[in-house]
Amino acid sequence: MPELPDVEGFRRVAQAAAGREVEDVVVNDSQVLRGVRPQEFRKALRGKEFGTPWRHGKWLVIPVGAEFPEVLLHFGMTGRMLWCGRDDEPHKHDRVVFRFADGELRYRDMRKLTGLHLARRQSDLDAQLGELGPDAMAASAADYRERLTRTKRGVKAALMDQEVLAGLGNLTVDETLWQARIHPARSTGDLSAPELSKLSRRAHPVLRQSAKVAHVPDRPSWLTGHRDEPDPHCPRCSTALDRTKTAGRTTFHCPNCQPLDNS
DNA sequence: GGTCTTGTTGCACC
DNA sequence: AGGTGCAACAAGAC
Repeated sequence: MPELPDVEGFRRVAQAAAGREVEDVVVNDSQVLRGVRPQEFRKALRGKEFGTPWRHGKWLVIPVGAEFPEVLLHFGMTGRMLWCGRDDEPHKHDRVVFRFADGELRYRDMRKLTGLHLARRQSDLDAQLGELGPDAMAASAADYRERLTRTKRGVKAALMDQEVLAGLGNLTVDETLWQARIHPARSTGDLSAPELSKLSRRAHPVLRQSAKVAHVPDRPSWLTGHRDEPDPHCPRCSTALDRTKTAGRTTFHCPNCQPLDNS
């Protein structure tokens, strides 16, 4: 589930805890804590005030106390963030719960593919986020052009690479490429200047409109609105969509609107 | 049993 | 060197 738009939603959820003091941290499953033991994690946070959360790509960062530590959260494929009442029914996949006087912030994740880090200092933050490219929603057209053309490979693989641009995922990439009418396997080295500028011009509204509703919407006029249908067709030209594997992920594209040859 | 999954990493292999 | 594809991680749904 979580790509940039989803994590943007989680940021807004975490905002509910900003300015509040953590009464306790309950670690129900220590597997999601990466590089820190439960008691250390708890001790570092208990009694401290949560700050204003911010997001870079698919990472959510919650500053705690004056400066550090910070809690770094990644949501893998199935993670979520919820603000709940203190008496709300616990869920079996609530792996970590931050308790406050008037509610609690829950990290809920079924698959535990990624998890939470504790950054005690700047170098810890850099170790997790330092290699990432600029945030895909904030990045300029020049950022897109320069970073995508740094290597020659399939454009979908490049867009999915978090070191190129941070935040794009399987759905937002498929949607962006379809809107830009570019085949996912086209080489970044062969893209024309107009095509490169079209990528950022299409990615931005896809991300912005998805972030508004905290997920990639099931919109009939979008490609992604049809990917779960039994016999999906292009909402632009009605051609049957191709379902392939690109960069290891299930990829949908329109063979008519997104030709592989010429450009 | 099998296959599939909106993410990331490490590794074998061009 | 710099690509690609795949398995692994884990816990489901179908």
